[in-house]
Amino acid sequence: MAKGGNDSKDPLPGGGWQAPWKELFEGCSSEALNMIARAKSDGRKVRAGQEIFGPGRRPGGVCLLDDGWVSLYSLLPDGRRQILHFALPGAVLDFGPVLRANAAYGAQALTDAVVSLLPQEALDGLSRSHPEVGLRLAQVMSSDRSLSYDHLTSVGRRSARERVAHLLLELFVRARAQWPCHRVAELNLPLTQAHIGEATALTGVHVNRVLRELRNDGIVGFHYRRLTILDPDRLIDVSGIDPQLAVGWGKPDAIDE
Amino acid sequence: MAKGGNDSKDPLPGGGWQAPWKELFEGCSSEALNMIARAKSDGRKVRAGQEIFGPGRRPGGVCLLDDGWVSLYSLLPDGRRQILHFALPGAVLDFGPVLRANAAYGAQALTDAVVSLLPQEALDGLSRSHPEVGLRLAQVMSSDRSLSYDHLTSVGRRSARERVAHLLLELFVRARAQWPCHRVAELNLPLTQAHIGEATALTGVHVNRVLRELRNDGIVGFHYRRLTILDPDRLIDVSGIDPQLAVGWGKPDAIDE
DNA sequence: CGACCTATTGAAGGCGTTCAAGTCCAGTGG
DNA sequence: CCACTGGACTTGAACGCCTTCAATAGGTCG
Repeated sequence: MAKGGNDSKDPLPGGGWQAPWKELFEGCSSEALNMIARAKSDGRKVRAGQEIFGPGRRPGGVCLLDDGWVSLYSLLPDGRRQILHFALPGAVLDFGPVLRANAAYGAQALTDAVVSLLPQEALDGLSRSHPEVGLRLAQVMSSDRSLSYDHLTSVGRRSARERVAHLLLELFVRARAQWPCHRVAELNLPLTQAHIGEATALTGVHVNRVLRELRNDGIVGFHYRRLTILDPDRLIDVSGIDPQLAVGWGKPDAIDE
Repeated sequence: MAKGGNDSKDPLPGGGWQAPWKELFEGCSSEALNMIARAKSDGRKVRAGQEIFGPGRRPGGVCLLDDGWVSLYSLLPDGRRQILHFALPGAVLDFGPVLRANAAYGAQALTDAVVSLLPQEALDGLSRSHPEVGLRLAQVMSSDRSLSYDHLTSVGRRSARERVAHLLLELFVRARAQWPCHRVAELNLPLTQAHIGEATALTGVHVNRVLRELRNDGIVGFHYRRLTILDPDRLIDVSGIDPQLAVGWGKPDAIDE
């Protein structure tokens, strides 16, 4: 298993590792899960930094992230780069059959990662015999859409300080939901400040300045890939999240217990 | 039928009007379409400017846009507003069952509009008897995700000039795909410059300046809700779209024939 | 004709960028 | 153990795109 967001990679003491794609298809019948297990390709191992698929090149089928961190990004002709999403295990990196192939994005591994492919035909057959699979995928895609809307709001309307705070909080909450064993307010993120800049549409230089401020203010620290939540309440405040909504977000009110 | 993006609202001379949600479920069996027609609520009429659902308030089920233009937007606690998407007839405004309710967005009618609701239970049953429906919805949600990624790239990395050009081109292409009867390089958009600003994360004032530039340069004009493509090739160029990708986008190379 | 929204244009200011030095840290090989 | 090396981080100063504030013109509908 690749180096994930936390230190002990094995939540289940018995060594049993819950395959992330089973969480993805949570709620589907065990028979369906078996069919998926048979239909999906064996995990392709990718080294940290490697490209999984390039902008424009679509793998044929549903591309699943089995392990590791991956960034989805888009590239403008002149080289400008925008990180669209930090994908965690269980994410759908690409959903093959696109209607009008408008946006073309690529996927790059941030850590050593494992990806697998569920071919188009397999998905069609699977969906016929187990209809809940298709609906579940629609839910997941809808959830991704919402998260993307959230990023768009951040990049469009929030200040640099708010953007960085918001991203760190989001990553913290998502990573903790993925690996719930750790309760401490610390986390290893496989990111550089430049990555944060590419995701928030800021320069690495400015991200650095903002991080210094946030650390000096005792809100959140990020030093050499280690994230530390110093003051959860003020972090939520700075992030510009409606406190009411923070609950649905998985408000980290118990992170330092 | 509400005032749409073009002047003659009735593409089919016989008066037959293809219900947009049938395009949404394109590829599904006619039996499935009949079931959908029965299950979905009668279209609720909404006046221009009215709110369809507010940020946070989710309608229970799949919310479909039957007619008119609608903007999806998010609202920050202090009132800052970001338009996330301009929805056209056939769009899924909201896909009820969300996993982790992260982003909360609202929907507001730009023109008089008609929306209907496909209740959760109906969707579950429908998906069981007609599995292609779930998969189709997953495709549509995935396509929405891609489009949102495209907007994120625009707001994050493109200059004001590029952003405005890109948005106008996108709206032109999407509207023309929706109402293919018109071949002229003109289109009525039910938008103000302030709307364009809220979508591109610019002030209305600056949008105005950019529009003047683009008009003076003979690239694209937008005056009192009427969009005119003056130079398609240079518009594509300014938009910062990879020309190769513009093809998949539905390159408007025949707009002035 | 008057009220109101939308569009237009100018001037000043700010947030983040760009450019350019540095410093810190981990890994490598002597 | 220590010098060497390269990537990531840090900090300062000047610049620029876009914002903000403010005032005017234009178009539409009662």
